[in-house]
This record gives sequence, structure tokens and C-alpha cells, in this order.
Amino acid sequence: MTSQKAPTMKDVAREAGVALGTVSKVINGIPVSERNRLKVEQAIQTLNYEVNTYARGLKTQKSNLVALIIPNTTNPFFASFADHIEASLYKKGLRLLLCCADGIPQKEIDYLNMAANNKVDGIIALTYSDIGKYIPPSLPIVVFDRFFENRVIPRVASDNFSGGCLAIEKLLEFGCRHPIYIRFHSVFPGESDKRKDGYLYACEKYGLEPDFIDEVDCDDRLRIMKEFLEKHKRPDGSLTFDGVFSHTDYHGYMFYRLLLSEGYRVPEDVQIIGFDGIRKFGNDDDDLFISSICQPVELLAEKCVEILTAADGTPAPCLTLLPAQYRYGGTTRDGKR
Amino acid sequence: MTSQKAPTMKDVAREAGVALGTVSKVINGIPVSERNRLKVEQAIQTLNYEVNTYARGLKTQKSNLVALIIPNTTNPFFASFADHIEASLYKKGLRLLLCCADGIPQKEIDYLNMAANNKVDGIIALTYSDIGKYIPPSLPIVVFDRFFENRVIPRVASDNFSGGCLAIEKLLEFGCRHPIYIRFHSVFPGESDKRKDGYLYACEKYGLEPDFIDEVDCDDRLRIMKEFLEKHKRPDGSLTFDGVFSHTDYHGYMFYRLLLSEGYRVPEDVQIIGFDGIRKFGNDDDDLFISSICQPVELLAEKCVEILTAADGTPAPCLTLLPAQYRYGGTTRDGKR
DNA sequence: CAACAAATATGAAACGTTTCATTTCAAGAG
DNA sequence: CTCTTGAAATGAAACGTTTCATATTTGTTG
Repeated sequence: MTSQKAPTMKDVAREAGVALGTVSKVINGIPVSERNRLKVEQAIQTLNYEVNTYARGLKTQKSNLVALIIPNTTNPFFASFADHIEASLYKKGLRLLLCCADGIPQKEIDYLNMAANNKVDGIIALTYSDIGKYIPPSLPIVVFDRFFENRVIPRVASDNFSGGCLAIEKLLEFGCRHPIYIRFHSVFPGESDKRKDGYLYACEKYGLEPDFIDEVDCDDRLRIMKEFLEKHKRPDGSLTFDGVFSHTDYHGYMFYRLLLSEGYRVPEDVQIIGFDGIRKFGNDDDDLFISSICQPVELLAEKCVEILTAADGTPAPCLTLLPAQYRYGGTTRDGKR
Repeated sequence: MTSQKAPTMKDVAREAGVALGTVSKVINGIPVSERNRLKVEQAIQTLNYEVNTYARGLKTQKSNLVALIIPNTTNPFFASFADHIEASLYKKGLRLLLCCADGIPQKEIDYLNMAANNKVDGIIALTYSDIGKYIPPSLPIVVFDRFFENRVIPRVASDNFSGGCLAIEKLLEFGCRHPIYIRFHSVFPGESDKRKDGYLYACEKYGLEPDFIDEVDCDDRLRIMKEFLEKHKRPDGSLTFDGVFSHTDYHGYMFYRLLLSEGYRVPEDVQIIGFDGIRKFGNDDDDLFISSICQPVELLAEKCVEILTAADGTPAPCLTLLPAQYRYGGTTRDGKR
């Protein structure tokens, strides 16, 4: 069993009895006489020829690789995003280089440099630190949600403002009178900040008194929630609020568990709507953690890929917002299920 | 603003006043006179030189890329596996090409071909179809769990037999008398099949009557569970079993929800132990779906990478089993929490 | 100081493509 | 039958590395 050396285009050309350039044309779908096309295709078959990616890349400086920079894949939202990005890229013949940066600035920059270093054709980024100044100017990039001051970069996000508004409108529709808002935010600005703007806007519009937790994310989340809860108990133990709009499903679910453990009933005493639409097992089954304003993850992913791969002629929109939708997930009184 | 052409090694050589080969040596860490090393490093700095991956790949046929083929990233177990694989690769300076094949044979084969086509240095595969015969003989590969007849391929898995055994022993320890087993399996053989062997072995060892669901996975899971439940109800409504060992956390959680919806109490009436150790949000918080025999995902991932990247001299072990551990997740009466 | 050995530096060749200036071919017109 | 013209085929050059046979420098020894 000899260690087979992979056949090259030269071998194909010899086998087919044509010139190197002709083989190249056939491979790249450039018109060639019927007769030669058949001969070349035949030769490719018999030799089992496969194009050498490195050689091609050296000439074209294209890799058909797109880097996705996210914090991790264990958070269901990121996981779902990565999954749909992969599917969208695959449809276009592109491959996904997965970069989990754990929100660590150095790792984000590392990966950015690696990508810049002519390894990928483009970047889709969902990062946690201010990497704006490290983004190589020559490399196509699309950013999910985040906003960088230094440079105009195409951004894709859900319509968080309308989503925030919608959450309150749904809570009101389902009978809430005093919805609160809960948020543990990163220090880095992005579109998702507008969920709070939507909440505040809805409060004003419907004559509600805003009331919320809005802290920098930390390990103390549970303590902060408990303190908040304590302050909102009436002497008889009942709560001064009857609805919760959580900035994320994650924290909403956390608050949900806290309420249950303190003996409150959900959705009877308190209704909860989160944001994101993450699912327990990622299927289409009804496995939301809580009722939620669901981000259209599949569409968002497709849009990122579409913008990234758009022909150079088309100027990329600097911001693309897609609508988020309400879905029932057990923590509201929709009365429909 | 002129479109900068990236500097090449030739530029660096000129700038530093040395030969091309000398630059190459410095870049690849091959000893060179102190004087020249400094000159080259200086030149690399000033020119902001970055090695061209394509050119290097063309010569070395190495890409520093490893392909991971999994069904998806939305299933929390796969997501966690991918996350740890990425981390392990990153530590070794390798990059991850993520291939989500959705368990579709054609997509698995597509990705395998792509990988074979000199794009990656190795493959880690967790596949759902019989791709044994499509695996290119020249490409290093490590397989998680699955078993292929055609070829000896290094495999990494949890010790599923002991894990299955442990599940029953734990249930007995927590007071169960009649544990059953639930499984919806794929048609493709792998190490995880041994969970059932572990169950059967434990039954014999402890004098229990085996009783189980063991069906090919399908959309009818819930109906099958309901029928099983119906058959195991005594006239007074109580159940003939008091413990469940589920082949996966996923189906265990499903059964858990079913039991609750039928008015049974968990863990008071029935205790449940799953397998996998998947987490709701992927953190280290105590967010297991159910009590579970947890696969050591991080170690498994590290082992896969270690075997894949081992020096050619070392013969790879054809099977590596790592121990799975029991962890409490709310559906058992450990009495410890 | 000459002679030699060891260490280091050199740069042409090769990797397998794509590209493009040139040549060849085929067909139609005169 | 010759000439013209557009289409198709050709293959050398180039992409930016690594490698390796050769050349040069450095250091040691008698």
C-alpha cells in the first residue's frame, strides 16, 4: 500500500490530454468546448482529483472560511446563533471557523488578529469587549448587536425597542397592572440596551410608574433579586408588582425560580416575560424556559451572512433590525393554552 | 489611502538585509545568529509582517485547522462538547472548523470530503450515520462514542457500562425497589449502547426484574411513554415502578414532565436519574435538568484533542473510556440537599 | 598565520493553483 | 482556395512560503 500522493491539476491535464489552463477552466466553471469538458471531467473522476485549497488560496487570497466570534456555545442563545450561522454559510459553500472568546478581551483580539492574518474571508462577531480599534480595516465584518465608536461597521440586531414595548403591552393585555423590569447588563453598549428604552417608553405611554433592577452583571444577581423582592412585599406578603419583563430569558428564569421558592405562584400572582426565546433542548417543541419576546435567530443569522457575503458593489446597511415576536412559555396568562 | 499590499518575507528580508531563508528560520524558531535574529524581528515589527497562511499551507500541507463534525450545537450536550473542544484546540494553537451535519448522512459525507480535501489537519467526529467507509485513510481522526466496522479508528467515550450500573446503584441507595430503564436509541451502534448493558447487569446483580422502554427514536416518544405509564398503573393509580434510569437527560426530563402532569410527585413517588449531565445554561451553577450520570465532557474533549494531536510515533489507543459521575439534580432523594 | 571544521547564511527550486498574453483552431466570407 | 475573425486552448509566470544544496563566515588548532 503505497502512500498515495494526491493528484494535481497537472496530472489531470496529462490524463485528459489538455492544457493546464483548460483544466482550471473546467474546475472553475468557465466555458470550454464540450469535448474538452467531458475529457477533463472524466480524468478528474478516474484520478479522484480534489482541488488543493492552499494553492488556490495562495493565488486568490480567498479561503471560503468565515470566523464567528462568540463568547461560548453553552449559552443557548449563542449556541442557536452559531447553529444558524453555520447553516447559512453551508448553503453558500462557506465554512465556519468557530471562535469562542469567553468574553475575554485578549482572546477576542487574538482571534481577530488570526482572522486578519489572511485566514478567513470575513468575520461575524458577537463580542463583549471594545474591540473596535483592533478590527482590521480591510476585512469584511458584521457585528451582532454591539456598537463600536471608532468605525462604521454593519450591525444586525433584533428590534429591541419594539420588543421591550411589546413585552409590556403583552403583560398589560394579560391583566398586569404593575410590570417591573429586570436587567443585569454588560458594560459594553449595544442594541439590546434599547429593551429598557422600550420599557420606559411603554410606561410613559400607558401611564405606568417605572420600577426596575438595572445593575451591572455580577455574581451577586441572586442577592440583588432577593433584596428587590423583599422591598416589594406588602405587610401581608403580597407583592406590589404583578408582572416582570426580564432583559433576558436567563435572568427571567432565575427570577421565576426565586418567586416559586418564595411561595408565589406564576403566572397566577406574577406573570413573567423574558427576552431571547431560548429553548431547553433547541428543538421546535414547546420548550421555552419562560414566555418570551423571541429573537428571530434564524433570520438574524441569515442576515449576517447575507450582508457579509454581499457583492462589493452593494453598500452594506449600517444597521439592520429584525422584528422580535412574543411566544407563550408557561409564565403568562394568555388563556390560549 | 493606498490599498496596502501585505508585506511578504521577501520584503522583510530586504528590510533586514538578510536572506529569505534566514527570515524563514526566525519565523519558525530555528536557531540563527543573535544579530540576524534581532534584525529580522525588528524588520517584522516595522513592516507589520504576518505570515501568509496559504503559502505556508501550500508548502507544508498543514492548516492548523481541526474539523469537528457534530449534529448541531442546540443540543446542550453537543454544545458543551464543542465548547470544550474549542478550548482544548485553542490551547494548542489550533483552530476549530465547526461542521453541523444535523445527522444527515449526505452532509456528514460532504464535510468529510471537504476535510479530506486537504483543508484540515484532523477530524473529531460525533456522527449519526455509518460514515466509516467515507473516512479518508490518510486523515487523522478521533471518533466520540461511535463504532465503525470497516476501520480501526481511535474512539473516546464515557464508561457507559459503569455509568449505567452506577445509576441503578444510586437509585437503590436512595430507596428505590423497582427501577426501570428508558431509551430511544439511534440505529447506529456506539459506546452509549452499553448504558443498557449496565442496567441489565445491575438488575442481575441485585436481583431485580428488568423492565424498560427500548425503542428506535421517533416522533412518537411521548405516546410511547404514556402507554408505558398506563400499563404500569395499579388499580389505585399508584405505579409499579419507583425509579427511572433514562438513557439520556433529554428523555428523562421528558418523562419527568409527563409524570408531573399526571399528578405523580418527583422524587417522592418516583426518582429519576438521566445520563449526560446537560445543564440549562451551561454554567457551573446547579442547573442540571435532572439528577444525572454526568459525562466528563471537558476531559472527553481534551482526550479527543490529545489523541488527535499526538506525535505520530505514539500509537493511538483504539478505545479510551473516562468515568462518568453521579450528580444530584432535583429528581432524587439523596437527602443531601 | 595557515588550515581546517563547524556553524551559519544564502537563494534557487518547488508546492499546486490562477491568470493572461499568445497561439491555434474553426467557420464563414469573398 | 484564401483570408478574416472570433472562439478556444495553451502554458509560462506568479502567488509567498519552506527546504536544501551550496557558499560564506567564524572559531580553533598546530
